[in-house]
Amino acid sequence: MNRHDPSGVLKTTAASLALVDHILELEGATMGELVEATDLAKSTVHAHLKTLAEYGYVVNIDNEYQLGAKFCHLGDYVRTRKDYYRVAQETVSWLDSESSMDADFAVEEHGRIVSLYGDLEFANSPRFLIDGSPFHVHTTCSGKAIIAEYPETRVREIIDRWGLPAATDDSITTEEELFAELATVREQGYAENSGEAVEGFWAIGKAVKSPRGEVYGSLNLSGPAYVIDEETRATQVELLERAAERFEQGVAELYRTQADEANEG
Amino acid sequence: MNRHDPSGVLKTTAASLALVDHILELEGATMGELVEATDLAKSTVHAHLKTLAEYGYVVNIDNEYQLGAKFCHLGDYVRTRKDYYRVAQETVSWLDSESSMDADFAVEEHGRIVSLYGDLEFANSPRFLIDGSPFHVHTTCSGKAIIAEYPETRVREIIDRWGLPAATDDSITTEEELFAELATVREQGYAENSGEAVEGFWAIGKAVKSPRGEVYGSLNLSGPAYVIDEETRATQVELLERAAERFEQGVAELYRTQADEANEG
DNA sequence: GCAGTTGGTTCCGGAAAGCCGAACGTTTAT
DNA sequence: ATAAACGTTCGGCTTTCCGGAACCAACTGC
Repeated sequence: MNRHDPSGVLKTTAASLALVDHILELEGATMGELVEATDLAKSTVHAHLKTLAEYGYVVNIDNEYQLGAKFCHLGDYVRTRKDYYRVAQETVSWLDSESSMDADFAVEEHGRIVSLYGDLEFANSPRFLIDGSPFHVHTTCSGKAIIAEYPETRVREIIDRWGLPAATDDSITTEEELFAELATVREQGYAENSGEAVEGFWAIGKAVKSPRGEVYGSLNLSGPAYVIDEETRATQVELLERAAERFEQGVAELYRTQADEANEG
Repeated sequence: MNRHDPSGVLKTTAASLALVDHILELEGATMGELVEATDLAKSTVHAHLKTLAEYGYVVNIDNEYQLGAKFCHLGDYVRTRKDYYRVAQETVSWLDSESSMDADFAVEEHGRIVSLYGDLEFANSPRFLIDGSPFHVHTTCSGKAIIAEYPETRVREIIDRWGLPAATDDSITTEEELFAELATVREQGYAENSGEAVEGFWAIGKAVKSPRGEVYGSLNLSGPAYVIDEETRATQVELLERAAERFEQGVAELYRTQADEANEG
């Protein structure tokens, strides 16, 4: 558990939420396992689980605690909250159909990367998670693409907060490497990963921005590294860049029609 | 807030989770609004929000607190957890393409109905929610289809817990009505809703079960009521029944291949 | 420029609430 | 039948949370 600075956080709530993280990490856990994982008394864990269950966040099936369907519900709400997410979804499915690789759209939040659309089976598999949280910015091409657009201070805040732990042997682990990499990303207009997040996987990502320059997130393509030769590589990069254009045009159009409607009303 | 029996639940965690529900209900809220909604001190709300933010459950953008992308992440995990969910997803997209109406798959958890696959825009819209929770079993056709398969004691537990609040003027509100309706559902093999969940909407749902008779959830079709005449109605019911068969065959096949793999290994 | 508002943040003392430990009920396995 | 593991309840010690007030920053309208 690499929890930052716990000043001012409510310990009770934090303990409950940590249990959720543990259940995710263990992909379902019995009470004994949770007692083991948290170093709390059995009765305490029980109270937390009861509370979480009361609100639908965990369920107990066959002596195993699992995350509840309420997360689907809340997740869907979050996904449809921002109007441009719909554009992202359309772009991802276009990109996915055009490309031979897997497409997804990811955003940065609190210094971590969450994949919103795409092959969720892979992108959100607990196998690749660290302490129940989504990916780090420095190990994913989405993350690199996004923070390459951020001011240096904000990048430093993020690595201050989460550190630069390695996901594979090829991961970036020092500030110098990271900032050098971000310069490269800015120069070539997209980010690239060769096994830095997942062994044997190759991926590219490109940040998409609003007309005012705010970063929405990153469009990505990923797949097994062995299929990538110089030619397919160039094709995929071109596809990705076309997808980014589609997205930004889609968002611009969205805002135009919204402005029109506002003027009419 | 219709929270059952709060014996043994941790008040601090409960307060934090209630805040999440409030943010969902208000579709994003400022601290002032949350203080208003919860009757807690500003400093207290602040502490809760800080804790939730620390774990990625809420974010603050432009003086407004919103649910975090972590819910997408956790939601995706829950969705892909059960192996038969993939079958459900395939069935829903088949049903959706065959039918002129909207298809979805819903499950019951803790006495409430959550839609897992389908047009999430509609099914999970906060407009139709009560105290931040998913639908009630007695107002949705999914709910009726599912609990029609349950023993009476379990049905009574659920209505004991959540009551029978009306969603529209046509909602079921008494135990007698409900049990009579469930008998009808069992008789005709599917459940039907005419504006009982959402004004002006018509829907049908059919429970799908494992070979051993456990209820997985319910496949549903829904749409505006005015397009439904006797003929389309019959077609939709037939489609739904074919979809249920497809699902149950799909699951049976899944378990067969799993058993084969286990025997080989 | 200033007073008023709204959103967010910090600090401290009193009081409430969570944490622990132990004991009991229940189911599963040996 | 015995044991082990999971889940549940209860009461006391003490931790920690809640509330209030005061403080900063940003924005609004006069």
